[in-house]
Amino acid sequence: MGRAPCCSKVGLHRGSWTAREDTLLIQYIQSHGEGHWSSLPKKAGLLRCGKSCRLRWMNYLRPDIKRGNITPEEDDLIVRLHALLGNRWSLIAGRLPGRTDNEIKNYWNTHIAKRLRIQKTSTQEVAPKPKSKCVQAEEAKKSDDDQENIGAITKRTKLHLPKPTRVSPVKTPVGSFCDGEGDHDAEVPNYFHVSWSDDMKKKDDDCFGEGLVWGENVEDCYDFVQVFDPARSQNSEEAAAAAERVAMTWKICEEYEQDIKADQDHGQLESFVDSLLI
DNA sequence: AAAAGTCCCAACCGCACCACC
DNA sequence: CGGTGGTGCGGTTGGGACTTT
Repeated sequence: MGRAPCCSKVGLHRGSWTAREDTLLIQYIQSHGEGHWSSLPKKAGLLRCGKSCRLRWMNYLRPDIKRGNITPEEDDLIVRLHALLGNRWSLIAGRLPGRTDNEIKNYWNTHIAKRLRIQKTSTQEVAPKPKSKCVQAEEAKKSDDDQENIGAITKRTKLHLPKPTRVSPVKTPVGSFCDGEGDHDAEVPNYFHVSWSDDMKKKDDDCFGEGLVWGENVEDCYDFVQVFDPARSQNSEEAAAAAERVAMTWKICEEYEQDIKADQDHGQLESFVDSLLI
């Protein structure tokens, strides 16, 4: 079924990218922008398929990618968002500025999944580390979900949720979420053709200011609109559950934001103290 | 020092969805 | 309305790096 894999074309390079290939790709995208991946390799002088070029750019070469170790705060956020969203790595990545879905997926599979397996097999006698308010509330009513997620690690199930129609091909660059900056207007296209509920609209306005949307990815926004919009829900229970999940995700993101701010404040305090000591 | 085992992650693959004709 | 090409996503894998024996 389906067409042959694009990378099977004779003469195309596969495997690791060379520095020269990286340079060619970067130079081309810098001067022509992203998109049109299928024709990009030829125009850029690369013997790669478009898919490979896109992947290399998205996961490795983009200037806004944050490389390096996942911080404990990010780790915590990944775990909590995964409990809500499942293996929807692109959505989770959308909440972690500068991280790619591939990186988070790898991190989950190599670190967190292993850790959860160990936790699952070990006794629960070990005193748990202090948990945030949000986690406590979440765990109180989501123990069943946790079991499902642990199960999903060993039994890889493919999750295909229906996706709403895209209205804009433009995607915003990955940036900090909920940072209160007012200049997002210029970057954020008009994503929505559906209406927000009053609560969500208020939340949106509280966070970004009037007229700004929540989320850096089109799909991100759509997914949350979709699960929240009662008109799209099959029944009242589903709608209530969806609304509850959205609310929980908001709490998680807010806590994460507060953690970051606290760290920044702490850093500023430390630097201030250091300056006094010099 | 070297062979064997394990870990990690960049890259590939297959599939689904959308836009366009 | 169906076919086709483009794009994006999640699952999987190959091989280099690292650790253990």
